[in-house]
Amino acid sequence: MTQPARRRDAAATRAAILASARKAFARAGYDGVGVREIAAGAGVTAMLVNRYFGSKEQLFAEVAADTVRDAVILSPENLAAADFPAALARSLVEVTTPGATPLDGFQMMLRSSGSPKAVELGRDLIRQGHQAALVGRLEGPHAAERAGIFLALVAGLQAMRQTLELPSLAEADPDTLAGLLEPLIRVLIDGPACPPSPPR
Amino acid sequence: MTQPARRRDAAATRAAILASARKAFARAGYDGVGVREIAAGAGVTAMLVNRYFGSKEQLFAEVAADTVRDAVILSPENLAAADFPAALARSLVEVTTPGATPLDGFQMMLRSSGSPKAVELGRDLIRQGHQAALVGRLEGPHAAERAGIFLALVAGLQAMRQTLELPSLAEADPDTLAGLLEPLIRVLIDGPACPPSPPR
DNA sequence: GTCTATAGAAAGATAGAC
DNA sequence: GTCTATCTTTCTATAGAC
Repeated sequence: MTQPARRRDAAATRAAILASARKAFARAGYDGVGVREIAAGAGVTAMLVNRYFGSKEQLFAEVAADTVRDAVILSPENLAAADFPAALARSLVEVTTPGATPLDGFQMMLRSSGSPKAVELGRDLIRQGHQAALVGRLEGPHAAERAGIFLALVAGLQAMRQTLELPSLAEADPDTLAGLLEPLIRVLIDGPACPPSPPR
Repeated sequence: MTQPARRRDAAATRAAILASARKAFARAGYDGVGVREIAAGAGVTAMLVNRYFGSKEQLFAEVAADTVRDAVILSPENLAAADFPAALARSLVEVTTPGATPLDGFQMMLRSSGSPKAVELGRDLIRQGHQAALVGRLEGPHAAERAGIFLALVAGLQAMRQTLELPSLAEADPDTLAGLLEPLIRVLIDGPACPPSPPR
């Protein structure tokens, strides 16, 4: 008779470690959290983390890859929206709300930007993930640069609203922010021409 | 007869430590660099760092305050420029060039964003320094929010061009980037109205 | 004013029992 | 499959000599 497979479930343990690591890395960055702490958050010991993932670095890589897989701003819904810039502005404000967690991938990378290993990993993931998705949706010249600027805007808002919690942005009215961001994003997506929609 | 005051110059040693720390923190963030390394960069031992600054944390605070004092984007010249948005766009591209160091204050804060102490310090410095300077130059409603969004754009471009070195932005043509950023910044500074310059 | 030497804590990773 | 216990390294900070 083997174990009841409740306290000894490899898949569940692995998932618990991943979830705990994602939360911890997003909160404190790669250097700011120890393997012991991640393990405690998953209800296991530090040794199991290394047993399942080999090292802290490999664990970080696996978590980072997971976060890129589920995009929240450049989601399929938003990419197919009729008014693309408006959808982006709305999502951007929503997911960078202080205390919100859907954009924990960016949060994790920002807070880990002091670690060369984390940076190198993040560069490849963002380029092949988010940037490629956005470039495919853009028309006109300099698509790669414009996509990069949009990603910079996402990272910057994340940094100022959630990481640094600059009061003017962190405590701002969401509708006001979206209203200010929408024309910016529209220029970036559709080009700097005069808005073609209003009758005049 | 006292010492020739060459190998034993308190002010020079202090300045050397500050310079070394600024360089090191900007490169690797608060957690990514040790006191030993900073000391070695200044040609002294780790002990002197703590003797002069009390702790690594206080040293970081002093360096951070220094970086805010010399603003490079929101400089007096740019704040007085005839075409303010264009001046901002040009400066923004220039100081976020990969390898450039003038914006090392932002770089330092970004790379240290995993450390709660560094974040708290940076929030106050940026609000009382950069944001206050920009708000004083803005007209119209929501000045604080618009200033915050501009700072987010600065932080995001810094993050993507210098910290993460995303190829589409890091290797982009400076004039192209400035040309893409200028209309964005113009909307942010002057409002979303139709550009008044073209004859029709 | 600056050094060598070290204390004391915490990190990542591993050995071996059950 | 999971644990306790430990190895090794690295860190900040301090004590005391010169």
